[in-house]
Amino acid sequence: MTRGEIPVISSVGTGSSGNRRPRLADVAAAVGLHVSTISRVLNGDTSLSIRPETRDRILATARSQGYRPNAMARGLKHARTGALAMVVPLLRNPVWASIQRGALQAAVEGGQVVMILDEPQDDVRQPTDYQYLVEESRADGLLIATARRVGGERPRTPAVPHVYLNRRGPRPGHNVVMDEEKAMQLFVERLSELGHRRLGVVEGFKVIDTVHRRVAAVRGLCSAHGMSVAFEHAEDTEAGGYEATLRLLSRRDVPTALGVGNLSQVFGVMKALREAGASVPADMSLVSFDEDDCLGFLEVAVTSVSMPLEELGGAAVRALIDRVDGLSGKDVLLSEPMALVERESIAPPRLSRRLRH
Amino acid sequence: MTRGEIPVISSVGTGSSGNRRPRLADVAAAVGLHVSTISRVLNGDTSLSIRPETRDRILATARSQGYRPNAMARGLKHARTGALAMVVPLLRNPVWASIQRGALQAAVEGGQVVMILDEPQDDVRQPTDYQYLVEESRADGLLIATARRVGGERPRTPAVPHVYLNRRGPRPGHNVVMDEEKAMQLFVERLSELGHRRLGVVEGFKVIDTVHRRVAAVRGLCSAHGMSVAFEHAEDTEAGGYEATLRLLSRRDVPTALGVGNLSQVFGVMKALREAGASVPADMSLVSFDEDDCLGFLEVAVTSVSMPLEELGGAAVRALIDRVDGLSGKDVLLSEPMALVERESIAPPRLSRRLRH
DNA sequence: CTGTTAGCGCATTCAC
DNA sequence: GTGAATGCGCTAACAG
Repeated sequence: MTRGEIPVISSVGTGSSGNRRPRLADVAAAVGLHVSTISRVLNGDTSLSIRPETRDRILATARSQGYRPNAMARGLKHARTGALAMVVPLLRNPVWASIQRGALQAAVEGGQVVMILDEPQDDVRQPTDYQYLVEESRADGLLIATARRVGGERPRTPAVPHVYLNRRGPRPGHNVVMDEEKAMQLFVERLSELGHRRLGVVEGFKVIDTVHRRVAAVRGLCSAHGMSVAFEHAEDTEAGGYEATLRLLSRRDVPTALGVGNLSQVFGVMKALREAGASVPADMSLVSFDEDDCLGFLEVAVTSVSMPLEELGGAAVRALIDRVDGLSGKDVLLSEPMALVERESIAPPRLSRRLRH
Repeated sequence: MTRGEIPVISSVGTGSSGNRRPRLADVAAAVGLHVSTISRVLNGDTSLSIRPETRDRILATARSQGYRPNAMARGLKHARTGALAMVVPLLRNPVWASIQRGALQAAVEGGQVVMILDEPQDDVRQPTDYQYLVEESRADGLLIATARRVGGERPRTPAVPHVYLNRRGPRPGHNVVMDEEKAMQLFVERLSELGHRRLGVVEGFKVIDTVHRRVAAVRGLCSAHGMSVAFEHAEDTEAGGYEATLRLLSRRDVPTALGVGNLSQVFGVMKALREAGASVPADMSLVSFDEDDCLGFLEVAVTSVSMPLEELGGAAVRALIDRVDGLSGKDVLLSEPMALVERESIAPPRLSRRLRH
């Protein structure tokens, strides 16, 4: 194995000579005090009484040497890494960017770093397959954001601190999710108001937890509002949305309004409608369950439900930090901020229009 | 501070009782041998002669105890963390998903983990602002993928192992980029073939390295092919693309074909063209420099240049691992695979069409 | 007010 | 064939 010796161009501020990173001992030697004193001063130990000038001298030389505490040594001592691992499905869907942003932000505030791992779509693993990261002391806990529930085997709870993010795991108290029910309510009630009676929903597969919850919510809401609803499940891709829409359009009772589970599918849905000669919103109203700026720039600007994505990421990190600290957590449900972003793609259905005129 | 004691539900395979993670010492105690022997066996030390049955006994008990080497302790010993830090602009642009995927894949193969950090768009930092991660021994090296070059101050090279990814840094030998020149060649030459003589390019701002290189390449190629070209720079957003297009359309010599720097801008460009009554490709040909599946599903399927994104991520990680190992690196230029994905959005310009008929 | 000591978990050099 | 000793860099309990 090669020596880890890197020829470092010593930059401004690196007072000490040599190319090794300064240790506590180097600072101690320079100041002429013991390592432990330096450690306590640098960590702001309040139970330590030290004369201000010494304190300042320590702080000054530490700074001038460019001293940085070694996270591994400190971690070894504390049995804490100061890092969290986040397992995400590396989808193209931009919602993950928002979730990651919220998570990273909260991590910084909690003094943690986040390492992100992707779960290849073609190799769905058990959440327990990632606990090695904690077992190897690479991370203190797991943020599990993989969308897909593994079918077949009974899901197992990781034996390490963890939080499920945007999906629910097998045990309560570990889940941070958004209020999909409320989101569906915004969708269904608005279309009900507009006079729609037959809804269609294009979604991913039911093994995905959010899909599961949305379907249940829409079903309940529709029956409460005297509406019928047809579901079509397909891949979270443009092609998936396209095919699902074709199936919906070939039904005897074609819906007058469509809800679409994610942004990629929206593109497929719109293509299918276009080809079928169904104009939006005259022949078909359309609502995306993913909000994205690009929706406002499409041929017909698409209405969407905006979800608290950054909040989700942030809340999950905070919940995980609590668990790592040994606190027993509660499930978190995020309802705010959530809104229907109304654009051009919804309108009363043809029939009720005619009746009005 | 709370104790790090987490009530662990001991799962199958965790032979040892108690809720602490097994150390080398635990395995040693169980087998009745010394820690150092266990260490050598587990690390496959070839210079060690040991009778196979003892070896097997060690391996078996280590497995049954669920032993995992502690990355911090090992790292402390080796002065290596086994982690790389990747700083990305957390843009919505899906190209980052591909780059991340390639990087994570290569990291796994190199026995490294990657932690991803985002650079907030509203707080552009120097690349040197991230070297604290290496200085604190949280990572062995830096993958710097921030798009924006900081204006004003002279850029400084981080004093730690690092690689610039999809942009060039101040020093040679640290850069892993894609062959933007070749990409531009695919664009310009195809349109030249089709008979276009006036190109327009909508791009991000020139402080972004890729933009800089693309502009230079297109300029050269156009003059070589006797074509004129107009550039418009704007934010990497839908609104940016929209406004840039309006400016291009208001010129006296409106281009007959447009190249667009990124996916978000494409949506804005298309909206502007739609509103101006310019049909694609009849009145205006269109090429995106970001490839994405959704382009094939738009009102007019958009032609694009497909770039080696995963390869970029992978190559960057490998280059960084080399640097961490003390090897002096070379700049890497990725040219393969690269292709023009032809869809419906390009055609001969109106004028040459008329001439043909 | 400051120094001493011990140990976190592991790998390695030397001794037996 | 195997064990003992040492130290990576840091913190914390205990002395003085």
